[in-house]
Amino acid sequence: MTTPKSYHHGDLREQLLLAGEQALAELPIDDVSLREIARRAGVSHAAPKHHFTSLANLLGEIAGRGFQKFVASLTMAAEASRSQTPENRLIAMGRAYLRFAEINPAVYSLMFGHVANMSMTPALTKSSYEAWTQLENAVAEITGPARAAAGATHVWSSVHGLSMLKSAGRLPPHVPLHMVEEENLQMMVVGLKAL
Amino acid sequence: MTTPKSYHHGDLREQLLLAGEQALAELPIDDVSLREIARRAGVSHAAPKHHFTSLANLLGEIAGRGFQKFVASLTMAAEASRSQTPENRLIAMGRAYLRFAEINPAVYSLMFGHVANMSMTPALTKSSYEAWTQLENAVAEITGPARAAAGATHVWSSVHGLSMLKSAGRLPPHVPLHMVEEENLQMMVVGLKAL
DNA sequence: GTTATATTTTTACATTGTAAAGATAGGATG
DNA sequence: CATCCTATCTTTACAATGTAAAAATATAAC
Repeated sequence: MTTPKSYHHGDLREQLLLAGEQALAELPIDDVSLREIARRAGVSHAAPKHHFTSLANLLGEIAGRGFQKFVASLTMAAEASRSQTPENRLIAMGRAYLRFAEINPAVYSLMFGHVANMSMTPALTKSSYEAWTQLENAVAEITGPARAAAGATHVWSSVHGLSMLKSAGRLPPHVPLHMVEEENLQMMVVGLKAL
Repeated sequence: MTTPKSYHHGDLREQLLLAGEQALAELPIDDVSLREIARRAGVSHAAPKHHFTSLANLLGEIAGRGFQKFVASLTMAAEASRSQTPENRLIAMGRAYLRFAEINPAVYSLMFGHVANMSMTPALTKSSYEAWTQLENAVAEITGPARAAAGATHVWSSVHGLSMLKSAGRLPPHVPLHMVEEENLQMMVVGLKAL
């Protein structure tokens, strides 16, 4: 039996994922190399090859883990606002979304494919689909199931677009970000209800 | 006088920009290297150094040119719908926006900073600002000038987010893209009018 | 204890960005 | 027209990367 743990290093696979997440949080994305991650994990630069087919594959796995944490954040926000209206619950989830993107910019941009050198691993596809389903369900409470797909696309586009414009610095400096965020969430819900 | 043209090569700077745009359109972003661009322009790999401080700088200039074409596309759409209501004009611009992103995916993702290795050149800052102003003006016709900034953020977020989710493949396959686009533009305007 | 195998290291190579030194050609100056 | 000057381009060089293959090593099974 091949128990994948506690061979030479313990569980290098997990350590590499952690080192990669740490590197992403600390360094500009260009400096996040396979060799840098191996260095942080204290192994030779070729060691990752046995656990990840390539740097793109490793980053893809990290993106998948990012989606899991992302879904957990939104679930928490939804549960905390369980007693409120579906509209306000959706807004609470929107705030959680924006906060996640703000706190984890590197992993976030990995998750949404804005890093070229990244593979769609099965785990990434799966957790990304879970995030979509979660959103679609929250939207369905407002629009009904038939229009949930279009509604979820609207909601996700709006919130994701705002996140991206913020993080890319494409909004002029005179735009009051905090206030605009709340206004955007309001407009998003108004549009959704008109669907 | 240093006329920057017709030295050895003619105007290498322009040729490099063209070669870079061509490479971006044809190759995956990782393969768009300084050396590849130099190869396409038929010069040595170090020749670009005299015209661009780095690959990031060259890509930044290309992004700036992208914004110029982008503004031109939206201007065309606005002029073609001059006789319509401001709402419909905004929707026409939204369609032009989505089409631009669809036709020029590589330059588009450069423009919005989703490529790490890219500098904010002065030309990029300037043309990006022009795009914002154009949008803000179109929005001001609906919301009035006081709320134009918040409104423009809403509109841009919505359309940009949809573009990104589409190009990143983060929308599930069962979402009918073409119909959803139109519905999204409608919801976007409804939300905007509620601001 | 021996052997087989999964894991890691060593070694190697092509490619990249960038810097510095050398070659070259166009324009200016006499 | 001859000469120098300087912007432009090429050659050469170096460190870093991703990836592959060969060599070494530690664990598990027997």
